[in-house]
Amino acid sequence: MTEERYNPHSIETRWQAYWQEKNSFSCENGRHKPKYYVLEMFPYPSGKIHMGHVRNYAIGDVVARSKRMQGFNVLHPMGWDAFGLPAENAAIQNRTHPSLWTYDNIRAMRDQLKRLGYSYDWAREIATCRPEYYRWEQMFFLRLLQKGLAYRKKAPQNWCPACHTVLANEQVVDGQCWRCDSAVEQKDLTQWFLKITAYGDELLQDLAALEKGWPERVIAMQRNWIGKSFGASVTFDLEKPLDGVSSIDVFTTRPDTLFGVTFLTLAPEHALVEQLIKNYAKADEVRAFVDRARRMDRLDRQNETTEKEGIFTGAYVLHPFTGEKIPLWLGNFVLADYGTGAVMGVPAHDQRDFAFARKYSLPVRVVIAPHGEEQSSESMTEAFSGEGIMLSSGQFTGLGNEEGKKAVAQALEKAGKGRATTQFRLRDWNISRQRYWGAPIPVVYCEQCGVVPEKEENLPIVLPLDVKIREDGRSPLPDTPSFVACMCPQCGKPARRETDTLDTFVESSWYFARYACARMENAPFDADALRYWLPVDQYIGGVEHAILHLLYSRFFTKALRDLGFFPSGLSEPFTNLLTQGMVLKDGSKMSKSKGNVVSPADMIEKYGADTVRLFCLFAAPAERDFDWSDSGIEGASRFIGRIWRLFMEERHRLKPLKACQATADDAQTPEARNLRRREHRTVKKCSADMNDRFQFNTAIASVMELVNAMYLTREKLGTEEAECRVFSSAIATVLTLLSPVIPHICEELWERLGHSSPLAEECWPLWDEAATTEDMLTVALQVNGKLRGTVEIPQGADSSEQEAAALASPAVQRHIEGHTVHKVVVVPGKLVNIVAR
RNA sequence: GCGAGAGUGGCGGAAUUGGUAUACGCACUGGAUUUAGGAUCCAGCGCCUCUGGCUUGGGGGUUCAACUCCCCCCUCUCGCACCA
Repeated sequence: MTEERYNPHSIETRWQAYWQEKNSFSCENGRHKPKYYVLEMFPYPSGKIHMGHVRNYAIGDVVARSKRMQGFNVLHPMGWDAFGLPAENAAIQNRTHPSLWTYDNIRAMRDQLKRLGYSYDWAREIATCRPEYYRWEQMFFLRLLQKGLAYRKKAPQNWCPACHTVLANEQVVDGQCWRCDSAVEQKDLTQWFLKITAYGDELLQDLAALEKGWPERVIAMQRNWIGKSFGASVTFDLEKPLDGVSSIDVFTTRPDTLFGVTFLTLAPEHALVEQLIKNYAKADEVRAFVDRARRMDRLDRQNETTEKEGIFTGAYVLHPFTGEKIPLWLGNFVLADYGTGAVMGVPAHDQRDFAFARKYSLPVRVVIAPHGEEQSSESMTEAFSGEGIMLSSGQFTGLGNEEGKKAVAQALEKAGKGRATTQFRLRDWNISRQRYWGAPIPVVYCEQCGVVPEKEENLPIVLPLDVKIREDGRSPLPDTPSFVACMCPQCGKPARRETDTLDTFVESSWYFARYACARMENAPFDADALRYWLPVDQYIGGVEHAILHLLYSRFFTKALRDLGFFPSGLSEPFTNLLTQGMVLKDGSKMSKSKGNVVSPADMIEKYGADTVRLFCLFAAPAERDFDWSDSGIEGASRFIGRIWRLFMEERHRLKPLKACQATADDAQTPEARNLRRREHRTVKKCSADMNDRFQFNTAIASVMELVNAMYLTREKLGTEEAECRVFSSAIATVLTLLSPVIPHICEELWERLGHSSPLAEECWPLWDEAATTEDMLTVALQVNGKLRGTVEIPQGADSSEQEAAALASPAVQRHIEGHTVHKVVVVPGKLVNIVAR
């Protein structure tokens, strides 16, 4: 007998065409069903889908499809994070235009996504490089500017020489550019910033609300990044006041050690340095020191092992309580942009200060004693930073140091010399980029009016496409007169347009909201659509965005809420976050240079999309990394073949039943009863794993077990109508449960089973608890905790019957012979443990 | 150093509330079918000194019972790290 062979390509293209034609996955804003918004991080249109995308989107698609079957109105959109540097580099290399390159890539990648059968609502597709998208971002910028949440300042910035642009702090990884790994330099530049620090407290506090839905480590990383510290600011008066400046403020987390201060250290970049040293005999030496520190590589300078170096400025400050003269130093380890750029030096209780003091022979003064034992400042070999009792601290002597922190802060405040305060590690977000392929920042520079925001009615400020791409990689915008030359929106005279563009992370900070009303023309959002769809119920993506994108999006959500664009109760964009693991090959990340790239297109060609999806989901739990295995995907392919053959070989007895439609009456014979029981058990297990726990690997394994059982049962099962119904119902269950994972073959076989409406529109099956119970239960028998055998007891036997059956078992008898039974533990239906000595 | 996660067969991994450790898959072995097969179906498959004993990184503890709970230690992965 020749069976029709499984041909994934014809099946898959057929159903993909069907979905497209019927608009199967478009969704309406509305309230007739509970909503569910599942979103995967949108890709950068590099031109090719890689295995990481396939896995990410396969996970999202299973969630989307299974939630639809569970009766939710599911929003599952896709789009393109389309601005960014690679387009410019590729344009230079391939002598094309970033715009052409980007749109070509989008077309190619959209085709590949469609070839994988993902259930997106393509009508909501967005591309961030389109003016219809970024015009709203320009509007947000203007509103943020109005509110003081966007501002311009000159400061040392992270500069990537290879990318010819600045980077935000979050985009510098180990002193290197996050994108190209070049060493980042420091450059003084005037740049646009978003005041993310204004939301520091809220960003930190609201992490608590995410604890249920986000991975702990992502929350920990964000908490770490925000880095709130509690302490005090302390004002030290200058011994000799400067023009208009009579004191220097420091921030400390240890106000309790204030009496141990023996020096103050300023960052070499501190604004007062030049004034302080003006009349100092060794001013030139200090200037040379400052020069050296500033030139030093950021990575080296921030390295903990780098030698701490400093130099005396010749100036002194006065202790706020004792009035003692304290020398003012500069130190290469002091950060200019944290706190006030000045720290108090307490060598006895801070390891850094200790090393510094020893190096430059500065005094060490012990003011905290660990539980009464005194330490001598001469013999100390390292700082003591633990808890203790304050000593030599004036009125505070004798206090516990925790208590002392509060007391000192209060006394400082009373004396007008400081107060309790907090500091954040988080810095404001530099959003200026000296690049072409991005959204223009909508401001102009006017000789008369200065920095002038564009008028909202002039938006969008369209990025000109007719520019000459420069070979050296620099932005062509400053050399494009038609763009630069403009009218001042305020006075109407000729002015110069800002040529920096927005960091592309700005686009991805709000795209999830735009999907709710992607085609809206006269406003960024439809308030009703946002209220209905947001927040995103399930967000899925790589953990590499734990800080960058996820922090920026959280910030934007709060800022847009306060600007009135987002619903007032909406503070967090993503309720649940799944960070999927990487797809590796031979133990390491796939990369062209290692030559270990597995191409999704090749795999689809060889096995079909269903097999590729199945393997990505079955190989490992979603959040874990997994190693691509050639024999692994063979196994996935084999399983799909097994379903196909089972169906084809048994089709003569298949009836158009739905999942779990065979009744208890249909299951008369022991084999039929058994198969129906396994069917219902599978539905129970698979539902929990796929829908509630997102454990797709075990969900799939449970269906594999059912398929294996069907292979073994089919010979024993007769051809009576009732038995055929039981078998058909089980087949329908297999197809229904797997349809979110391998939708094409399931739709195909569903149709061949005789159904006229698609499987995607079916409800998720419900199991009958009564059908899952066994007639006979296998009870484990233990003697002193060791397994000695099993015994079968009828379902519903009570504890004493179970105990009796256990004691009567020969296996148990053999082991308790000659011993006294002390205790019998009975776990009903599961186990009997006999304690005998 | 700080924070988070992980450690189970030859391999990827199961075990949801403390109750038969190793589900499912891969690899391997054998059988059936076949002209043949790298296709398919069936079976076997933790380790050992094998009528028994041992086994979830190591060591202790709680318990009738521990992969699971508690304490100590080891190893690996990721993130942060001169933030005063």
